[in-house]
Amino acid sequence: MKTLRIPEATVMRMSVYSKYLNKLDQDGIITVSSGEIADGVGVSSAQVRKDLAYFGEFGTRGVGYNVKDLLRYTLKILGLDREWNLILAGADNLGYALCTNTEFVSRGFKIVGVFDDDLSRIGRRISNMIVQPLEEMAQVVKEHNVKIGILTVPDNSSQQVADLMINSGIIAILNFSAIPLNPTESVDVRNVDMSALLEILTFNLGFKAAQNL
Amino acid sequence: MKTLRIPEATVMRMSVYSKYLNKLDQDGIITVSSGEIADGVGVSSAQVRKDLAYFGEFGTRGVGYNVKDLLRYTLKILGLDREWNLILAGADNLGYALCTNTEFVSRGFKIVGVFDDDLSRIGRRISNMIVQPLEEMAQVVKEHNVKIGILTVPDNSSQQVADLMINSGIIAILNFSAIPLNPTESVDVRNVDMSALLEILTFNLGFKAAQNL
DNA sequence: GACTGTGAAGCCATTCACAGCT
DNA sequence: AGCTGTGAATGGCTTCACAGTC
Repeated sequence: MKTLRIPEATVMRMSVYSKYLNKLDQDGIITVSSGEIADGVGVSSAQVRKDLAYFGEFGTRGVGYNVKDLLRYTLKILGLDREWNLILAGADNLGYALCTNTEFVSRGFKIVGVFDDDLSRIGRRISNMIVQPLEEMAQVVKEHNVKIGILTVPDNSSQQVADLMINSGIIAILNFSAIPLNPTESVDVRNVDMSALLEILTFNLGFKAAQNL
Repeated sequence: MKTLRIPEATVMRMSVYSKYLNKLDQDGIITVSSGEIADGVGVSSAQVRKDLAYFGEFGTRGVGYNVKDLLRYTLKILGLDREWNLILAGADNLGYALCTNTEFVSRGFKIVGVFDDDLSRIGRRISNMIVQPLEEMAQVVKEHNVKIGILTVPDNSSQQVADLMINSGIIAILNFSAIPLNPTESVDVRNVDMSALLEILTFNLGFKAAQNL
């Protein structure tokens, strides 16, 4: 099997291509070129072809790519040719927002359990779920064969709840707390640091201002 | 002025270092080494030193860095030695969560206006603000000298509302919609694609599974 | 002895440019 | 003629390793 190491940036772009292809397909477009995809998502056409080339040959020279076929391939590659059950810990406003996020649903993600340790939140309804105490997590993970957890608890308890997830059987975590988790060999963690993203903007604004002197 | 091009990854890590230094400072730690910072945030010590070296010499050989001083420098570099006014468009659940995000406040970000075009949301209260119609945006931007906008509107109107922001005077946008915005020369856009992050996890899970065959 | 700051080396990702196919 | 697939070239980020300083 041709298993090179795939850049993470490539995987991220595959997700973007996939959504763009979905839009093209809904618009009834049959064929698309790497240049059109590139324009649609804001990268170079060489980048699109190189990214796709990691996974195989999907196009026809002189013609381009069949939208439906390439969409199917991208979904398959990303592991989205199935449904994924998720759990979420931290039923605050952000947790609530993620639970009601319709894009997750359209990509095949299904949140099957929401957990919190705050008594005022436990029992509250979020869409079609009831917030449960953390103690119930292990059982839900087992019952629904959950592999992925979303962590939106406050910074000071994030490591502790992450450990609980891992002990419950979770092997991939999307972490929204500002504290990077201690990495574990067998668990895949992605941090989403929203203030860091804002701070890239303020850094650039500061730089721009300095250069205008 | 020694203005090399600074890698975006470096700026992002500066934000992470900054928050870690803040924690150390609150814990009363006076001095810290690059190795300790590295362990604290999950990078290599050489990376920490290299990142800091883009901006100057802040440490003492044989000793390390003074926590308070380095914290102050990192904040200054990131442009956080002042308050930044923000506006947010899209008062749905995610918008609500971002408006009530306490970390933004602690980093000096202040949301001074929330906008939506949905009549059922206009007039609603979010923390100490009232959701306003999009038409009011330009005036609020001018009045509070806002440079940064957060975009949490549905995908199909994101470009349109982004254009409104830009016409109102916004020059940096944090975009949470799944559609990448058409890039404009003079506007700095960062996309936060949350499903793409989940899809990196499912991709890796798929790969792991394939390798266990 | 401990730790920073930094040139050099190594590695990874993107862009270029063109052969190959329709 | 148009577009893909890809080796080669380029560019950029990270790691190494050590001289310099306290």
